[in-house]
Amino acid sequence: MQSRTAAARPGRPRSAAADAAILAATREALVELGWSKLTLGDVATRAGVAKTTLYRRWAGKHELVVDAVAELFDELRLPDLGSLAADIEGAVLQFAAILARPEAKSGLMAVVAESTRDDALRERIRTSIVERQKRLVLEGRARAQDRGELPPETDPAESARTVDLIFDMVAGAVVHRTLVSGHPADEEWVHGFTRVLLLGLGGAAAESAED
Amino acid sequence: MQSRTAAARPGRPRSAAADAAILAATREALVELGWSKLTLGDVATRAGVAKTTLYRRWAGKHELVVDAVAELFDELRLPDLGSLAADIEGAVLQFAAILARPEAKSGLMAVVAESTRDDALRERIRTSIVERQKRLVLEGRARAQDRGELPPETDPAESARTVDLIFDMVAGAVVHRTLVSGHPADEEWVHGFTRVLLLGLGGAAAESAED
Amino acid sequence: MQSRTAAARPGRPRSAAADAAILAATREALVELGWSKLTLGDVATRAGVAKTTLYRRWAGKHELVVDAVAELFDELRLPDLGSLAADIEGAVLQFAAILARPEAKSGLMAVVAESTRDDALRERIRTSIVERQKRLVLEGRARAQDRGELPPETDPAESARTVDLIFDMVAGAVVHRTLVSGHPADEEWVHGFTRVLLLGLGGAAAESAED
Amino acid sequence: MQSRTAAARPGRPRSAAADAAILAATREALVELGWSKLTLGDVATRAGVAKTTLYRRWAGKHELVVDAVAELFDELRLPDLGSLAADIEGAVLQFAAILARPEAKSGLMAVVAESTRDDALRERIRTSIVERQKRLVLEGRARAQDRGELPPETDPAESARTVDLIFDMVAGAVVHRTLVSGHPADEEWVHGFTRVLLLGLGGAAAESAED
DNA sequence: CATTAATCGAGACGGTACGTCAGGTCTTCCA
DNA sequence: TGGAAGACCTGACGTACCGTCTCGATTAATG
Repeated sequence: MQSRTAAARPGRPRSAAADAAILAATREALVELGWSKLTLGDVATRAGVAKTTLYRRWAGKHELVVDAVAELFDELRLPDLGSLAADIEGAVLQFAAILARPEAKSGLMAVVAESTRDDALRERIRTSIVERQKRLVLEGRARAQDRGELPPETDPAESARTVDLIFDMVAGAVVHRTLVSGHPADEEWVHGFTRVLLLGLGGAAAESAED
Repeated sequence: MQSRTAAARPGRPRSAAADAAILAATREALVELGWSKLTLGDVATRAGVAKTTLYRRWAGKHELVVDAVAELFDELRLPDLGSLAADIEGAVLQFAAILARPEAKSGLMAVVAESTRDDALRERIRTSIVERQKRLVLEGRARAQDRGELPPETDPAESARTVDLIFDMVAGAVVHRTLVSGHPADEEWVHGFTRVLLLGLGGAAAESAED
Repeated sequence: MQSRTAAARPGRPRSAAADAAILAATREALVELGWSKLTLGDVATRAGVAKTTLYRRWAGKHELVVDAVAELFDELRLPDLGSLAADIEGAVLQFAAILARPEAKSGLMAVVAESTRDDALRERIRTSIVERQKRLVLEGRARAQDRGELPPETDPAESARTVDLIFDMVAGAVVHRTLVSGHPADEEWVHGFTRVLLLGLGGAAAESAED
Repeated sequence: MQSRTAAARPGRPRSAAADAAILAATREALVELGWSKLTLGDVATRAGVAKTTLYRRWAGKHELVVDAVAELFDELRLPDLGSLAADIEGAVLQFAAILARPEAKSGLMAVVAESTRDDALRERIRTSIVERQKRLVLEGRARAQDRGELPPETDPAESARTVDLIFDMVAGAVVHRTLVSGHPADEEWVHGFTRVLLLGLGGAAAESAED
């Protein structure tokens, strides 16, 4: 996948290739420069594209970076390691690995920061990134139910709340560990974290069942 | 403990009032404009101070905002509500309330984003904000031990790891809930979250004790 | 003769109107503010142009003012008053009149001052202003020769030296009178000065001829 | 000649050494940096003096430089070379030599430029520099009259006008030659210039006498 | 000899302009 | 007709210097 593919064939419309080239260039620039020093002019140059073309497709820096970062998380896969705990650990480790990449953490946090004053942007982030990855939680739960590790759903509302909570806890803890505490979310930490999470969820489910 | 007291240095001393005015102006500007539209020139004007004064004391926008935001979290107090669970819920709610304020979330996330490429900045954030508030966790645990809710410490290293984990989970989850999921971290959510957290920690401690 | 014609270059061409507007604004600002209070930001505003446009075309305040002032001297015309002495008096009076204008004296002296440390600037001044007006001396001499007031040239090198000397004396004396002595270079003064100049040149020519 | 002597005023007297050090530092800075890059802070540092001290004695950059440059011209001496023409040539050469020094030309032209909008400054320049050196013209004329080269004065007003004209022509021509034309005012040029000047003045005097 | 009043150094301060840079828009020409 | 090239306006950047100010510390002449 080279950036020069389009250039090799002059005269052809490159509009399809441009999108991919721009997003790739954006990630490349994020790695090298970080969010704050990334400029759209530079991205355009890297992508071999005019600034005009870039503005024709994205409203601004934030939107562009959301799209560029969102693609990163699509490579997440729920591994099948035999048990719910192991599967979750594997997924969390993958998430941590992506978040350790400079283009992910720098870009993601910046758009989240901006989204605190821009509801449309926050919605875009939620849709393109967060909501999109909830598939992992659902998939994991279904598999655990198949295995008999978890009982089938009874209360759909309660279920949705739990999924949200899991997501907030997993994503939040890994982000905080990686970015703020400054320590890597390595196997040992993920193991400890997952144990607390599952024991907590299990205990809460048991208590609720007693009611 | 400074290397030289203010009186010992020649020349006109720095205005103490200016510092406070600048930090207050920074928070005010964060509320109104958010991080990305905040300009140091504007902050200087609001504080009734020259731009040069501002640059003489802070290296840039990021450092200034770290200090301005750090002060916000100093008002956190661990309430005494009779039980560990209640105390934690109270503290988490307070934390969520601060994080709901625009100057906190906009400023905090922006500096965290920038700190992904600036180790000195990340260290400053950790020291000024995170490390500084670990007092709450320590205070809460001590109180719970007094009440007999928790056993006394045995392994200091394990203890420190647990404090870090708690902090990553609490701060991370509240931040994610507030900023990314876009739902308020209200009493109901905090209650559910705290229950899972405590049950998880308790269970993990029990399992460890069995070893 | 440019390496590329304007039409051959890609991209939006530079606005021709902007150049004229900027130079006019520069002269206007020189009149109102003088050299030292003239700011490029203000010039840009007056010209209805962005500061960046100004910097794209001129390297700095000095270069801009050279160009703005140079245009002033293009309106000099050698009058035909019937005799060499009268023609010179007329031209010197015109020169004095231009130099009496605030934009001319303030700007010209400032760039001359700066040119003492900047050879490129001095060359620019010489080319754009001084050399350009030597046409007056040459034209005057030719006309006097036609009238029979002056003999035809014999030694080109000597001739060039004389032109330079005339220029140094005329320009120097008028500038000094106007700016340093603080008295106007009015008709009476110009008459006296021109008489001394012509008698001196005539005498020197006669002496040389005797050799 | 101050309104009060230093001894008469109570309190610590001003350091006499500071004045000299400041003026010397100013000339030094003019040589190295030129007018436009010269800063009062830098001058103060060079002189080993606080900025405050400098501002207590001079109103600003212009006044300071006028004084610093004025001292340079005090070293002019009218040589006694046996004839009026030779004496003048000698004096003009000395003047040209001083004006060739960077601190003289850079500083002098700058204050002249500024004086076009500041009458007080122009008066200060005239008094401190120009008027002060008219002694040379008067001295030279007196000596020539003693020698019998020139007749004694008859019309004082005409005499003063002639002195002014001489000054404008000499100073103006040397300045223009040195700074604008960019060629040195060397012996050959000075010889030619002086010849024209004296022949012109002599011829004009003869014509006037015929009236 | 203590007082007193102006000096001195140091350096923070409020301003103003600098020259640069990025964001986004526009105009032009070319394929 | 879309796209590259690049000029354009806007507005903030961080720096530099200006001239003023506030300090504590000197430094004579005066009382």
